[in-house]
Amino acid sequence: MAAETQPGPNSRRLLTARGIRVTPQRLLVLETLAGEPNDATAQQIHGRLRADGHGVGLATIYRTLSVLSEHGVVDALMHRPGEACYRLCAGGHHHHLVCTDCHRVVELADCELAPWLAQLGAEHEFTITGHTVEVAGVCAECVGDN
Amino acid sequence: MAAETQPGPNSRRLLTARGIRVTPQRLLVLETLAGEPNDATAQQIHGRLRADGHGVGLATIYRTLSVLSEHGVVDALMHRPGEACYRLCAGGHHHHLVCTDCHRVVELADCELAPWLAQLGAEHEFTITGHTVEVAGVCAECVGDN
DNA sequence: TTTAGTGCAAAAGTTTTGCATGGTC
DNA sequence: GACCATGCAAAACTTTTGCACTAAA
Repeated sequence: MAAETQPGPNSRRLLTARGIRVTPQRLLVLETLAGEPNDATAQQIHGRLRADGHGVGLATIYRTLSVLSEHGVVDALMHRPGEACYRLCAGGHHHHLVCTDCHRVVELADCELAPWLAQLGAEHEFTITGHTVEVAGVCAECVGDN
Repeated sequence: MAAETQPGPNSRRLLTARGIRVTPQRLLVLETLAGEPNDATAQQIHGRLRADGHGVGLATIYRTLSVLSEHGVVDALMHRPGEACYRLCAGGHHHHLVCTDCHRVVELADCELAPWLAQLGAEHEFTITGHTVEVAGVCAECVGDN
C-alpha cells in the first residue's frame, strides 16, 4: 500500500540547487513529504519509511529536516508543544490555513502584510526579520462530521 | 530579590470570572506571569517560584497553564519545538512582536486581518475559527549588541 | 581523498500521568 | 460531603548528541 513515488529528479534538484549534498535518505524524506498532502511529524515520516521497507534512522530524519528547514526547502509548523510538523513548501513567501479537525493544509500565496509590518517596525523600533501567520478553521468536509 | 507581587485580587478575579476554581498555586502562577514583562516557559515559572520560596510542583504548573490556556487567560507561543512559552495577555484579540535576541515581547493591539480572513474562508470553504500572527525582529537595544 | 552523512544507542530535555493526600466550593 | 487540585515520582515522549562507519564530492 506504499504510495511509491519514483526517485524523481525533482527532489534531487531541490537539493543540488542549494548546494545540499544528495543522499538516498534525503531523497526519501523529500519524496515522503511530496506524497503527503498535509503536514507530517518527524515520527510520522520515520514510520512511513519503515512501513515501506526503507530503514532510515530516526536521527537522520531529524538531521535532514533540520537542514531542509534551514535552507527553506520545508516549513516547520508548531501547532502544539513538543511536536513539530514539517511540510514541503512551494518557494517564496506564503502562509498556511490549517483545518483543526483533519489537519488539512492550504497554502496561502498572497500576503498583504508588508505595509503593516513596515509601520510596526518603525513604531516600535524593531528591525523586522520575519513573520508567521497561521489561520485555523474547519474545512468543508469536517464541518458535517461529529 | 523577589519581585513580590501582592496576592492581588486581580488574579483571583481572572479565575472566578471564568468559573475556574481558585487555589494558591494558580494565583502564584498568575502573579508570576503578571510580573513577567515577556513570555516564560513552564520551567522558568517553576524556577522563579522555587527561588521565591514557594514550593509549587512542576506538574501543577503544567496543569495550571493548560487550564489557563484553554480558558484564554494566557496565550501559548511556540517559537521552537520542545518548548512552549506562556504569556498573560490583555483581553481581546491581539498579536505579538517578538525580539529574536532578548525575547522581549510587544503586544500588537490593532489587527486588520478580518477582511482578508473573511475572503479566505469563502474562497477555500473553511469556517475560520482563529488565527495567530507572530512577527519576529530585533529590537532597538539588541541591534547594537553582538 | 577529503569531507560530510548515517546508524545505533544513549542522553537530555520537556511534558504527561497515577495515585494518595489535602483543599475548595 | 462531593469534587477537584496538588505533590511526588515515574513514565512517555520528542529531540539531540557521540562515535565508528560508510558514502558523496
